[in-house]
Amino acid sequence: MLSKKTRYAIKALVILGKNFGEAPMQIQKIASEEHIPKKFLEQILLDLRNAGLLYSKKGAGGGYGLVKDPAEIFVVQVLRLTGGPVALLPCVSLNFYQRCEECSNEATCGVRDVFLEVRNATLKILSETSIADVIRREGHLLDNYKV
Amino acid sequence: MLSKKTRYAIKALVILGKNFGEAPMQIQKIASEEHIPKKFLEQILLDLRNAGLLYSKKGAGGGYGLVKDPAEIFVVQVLRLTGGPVALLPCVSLNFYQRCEECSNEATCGVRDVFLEVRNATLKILSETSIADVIRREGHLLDNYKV
DNA sequence: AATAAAGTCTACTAAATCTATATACATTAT
DNA sequence: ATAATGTATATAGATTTAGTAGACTTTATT
Repeated sequence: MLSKKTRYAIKALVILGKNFGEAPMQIQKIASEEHIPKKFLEQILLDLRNAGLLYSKKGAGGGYGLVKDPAEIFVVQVLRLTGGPVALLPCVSLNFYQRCEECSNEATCGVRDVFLEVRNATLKILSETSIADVIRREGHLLDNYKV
Repeated sequence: MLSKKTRYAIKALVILGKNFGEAPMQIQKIASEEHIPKKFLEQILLDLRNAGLLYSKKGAGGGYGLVKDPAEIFVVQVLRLTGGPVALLPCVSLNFYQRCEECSNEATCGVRDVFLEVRNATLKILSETSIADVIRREGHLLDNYKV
């Protein structure tokens, strides 16, 4: 399961993606629109900013905005920045690799092999899906929902 | 990430799968071969037994064995029995569904839509892969490893 | 210059969950 | 009778997660 931190981060990027090109948006506004605790969101946005995904502006009229086009930010990046491993086993994680202590030979572990396949499938989707795609999907769902 | 409980459960089933058709195998043996803490493994095997996957035999010469052929036990079942959700978001989980409190409309949530796709991909693999397949994969890996 | 509106940074805490251990008990083979 | 095994429940320690608090910095506006 993704942590709430990761979930909130994705949702914040989506709302900032919709706002791309316009004036920066305040934490408070994002928090209330997406029902995210404000102080928690502050930390998350700070992380995303320090990672270079967001710019910020202090003082009155300040806020946050995307540095890049939402089409160039991929969901997998957000997972990784917020500490959410893509893999279901530490031994198949590219960015959070850890040996399974109980495993005697990783190279011949059948369990690992299965979860390597799972990771690849997941990774393919998440590394091909951008924030812009998420917004687009929302649009499609909304269309169908109305009908 | 899968919990250790889930990992240990899969590994135990794999070793019991290799032993299928023979005399029951002792907890102690499984624990030491797979480097799993014995008391922890006891609880896990008990769960798997109560779920109907294993039979047990008490007393001297007792132990655990698979009730069904390893080809009929699928990895996804083990995840579910040991509380490891397949989905990365509670709102796309089939067996551990929970609404995302922060979400105003699940039906039109783009984030959910992406992780629904991820879940389907994961589910496909895990529900098509049996314990027997895991054992088979191990064989293939071992062959390649030797070469 | 003063004030208010924003973001920044660090520390802390409460709750939940995970991992493991302990202990007493029940059953069965020899 | 005894030893070898599984059964069951409780508990403890460690870790992680989610959220809160508070003091600080920067900037726009008046």
